[in-house]
Amino acid sequence: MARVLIVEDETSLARTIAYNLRRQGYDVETASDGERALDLANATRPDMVVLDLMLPGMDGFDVCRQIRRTSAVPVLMLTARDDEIDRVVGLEIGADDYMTKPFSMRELIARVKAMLRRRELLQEEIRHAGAPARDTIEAGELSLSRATRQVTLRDRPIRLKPREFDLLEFLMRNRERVYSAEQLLEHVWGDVYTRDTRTVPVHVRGIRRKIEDDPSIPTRIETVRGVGYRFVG
Amino acid sequence: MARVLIVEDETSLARTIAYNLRRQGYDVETASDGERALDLANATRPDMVVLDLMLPGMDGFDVCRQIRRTSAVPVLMLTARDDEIDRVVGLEIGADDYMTKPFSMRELIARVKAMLRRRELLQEEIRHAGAPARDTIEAGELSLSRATRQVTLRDRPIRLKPREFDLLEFLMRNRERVYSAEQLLEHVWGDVYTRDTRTVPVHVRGIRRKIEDDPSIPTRIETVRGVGYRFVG
DNA sequence: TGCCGCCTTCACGCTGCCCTCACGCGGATT
DNA sequence: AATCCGCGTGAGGGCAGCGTGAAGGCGGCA
Repeated sequence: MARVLIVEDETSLARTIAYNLRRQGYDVETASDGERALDLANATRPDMVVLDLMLPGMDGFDVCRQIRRTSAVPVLMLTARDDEIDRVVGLEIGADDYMTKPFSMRELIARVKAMLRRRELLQEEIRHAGAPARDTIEAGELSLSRATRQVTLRDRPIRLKPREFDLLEFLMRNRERVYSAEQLLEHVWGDVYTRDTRTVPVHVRGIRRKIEDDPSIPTRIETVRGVGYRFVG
Repeated sequence: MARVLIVEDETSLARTIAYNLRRQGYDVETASDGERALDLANATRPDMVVLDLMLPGMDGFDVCRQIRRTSAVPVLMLTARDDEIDRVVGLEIGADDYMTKPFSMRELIARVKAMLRRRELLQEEIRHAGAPARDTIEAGELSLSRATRQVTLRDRPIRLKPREFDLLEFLMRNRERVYSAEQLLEHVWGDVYTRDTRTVPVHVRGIRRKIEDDPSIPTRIETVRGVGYRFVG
């Protein structure tokens, strides 16, 4: 189960939080000042940090900044007043979420869970999307090489336009998975806003013309009606 | 549907934006200066704000700051020039996104949608942060994967229509529980009002035809007479 | 400067899906 | 036993979503 580091100088509050998170099955460490927090963060490499803004000595901002130097661990920041400046600065230096005291334990637990889950999903995505970034991807008679940017079908080279190559590479790297036009814009084009989703099928057609035996009956890039496209192989 | 507040002094632009957002089903209010904007923000509690930086009297920064005093509503800021300073300051005082004029209506709509959706996802996540939303769901000989949108029965792929897939996924994710047609409309269709509840059994039949050994004696999607349907497995 | 290739957008047509409606059966109710 | 009501079922109209051809714009290169 995930490890959570609590940095909070009010010991009774720290204990309450720790108790509640432990009941949820988390592994909890606590620190009551900035120095101990950084030591523990280094030693135990927690999966997330709950960090009070007001601390004796080094304040929460500094702790957050220091942690961020070596780690991308999610930070949930706690503060006493809903101070506008604090909020903005907190999020800017890399806190991922923010709660003002007083708060309910249920809400705290919900947010901790949400953050850990988000992180898990992200890792899952990275695992898939980055799938052992191998250079060449094979799929039956089709082969694609990232380094040479070459695609071959039955050992014969295929000429793809740049966008077509990127799109095909993404789909092949994540074979079987279905992606909507919007998701493809995001992952392949890197821009969801300024482009029309209808652009995607045009590029798909470009690829199909070249890699499908009968482009009107595609077998490699499949259309999933109402959802998007997927590479099968 | 969500409420959007537009703060823009060029009335023709304001009208254009309002028109386009209304067409998307949003509830739109407009204000042409800072004071009116703050009044409206307090009165109508919008779900997001589209805010021009250059305004007569109080400028956009001030408006944003004031709004932020009482609310965490997402703010999309508009500005005439792509001024780096403006951009940084804008995001610092709590604007959540940023667009420079001129922009396309499509882009504006896309950004508004994205911001509202992000907010919804966050709330949803916090609400039931317990369910790790696994990708594949197994139930005896039946298996369903969200990412690939594939369903297999005894390892043989089953072809479901989009709605059928969504409906089956929902029922499998909440197995044993009984849902009325109305509840299914709400959760799967996301719309209880404009649709006839008699639509549901039609889709259930579509699924049964494909996943039941004898569709006339369903064993996986069970009808609970007078109540609704449930998935057993 | 002119040419060329790529990207994107747009309009059009078709396919297949979704929803509705009407009918009939069978369990439930009295 | 008679009636009602809920649900299964078949069929069809409307329409959304996708494939496709074409054209404009932009940047690179000669």
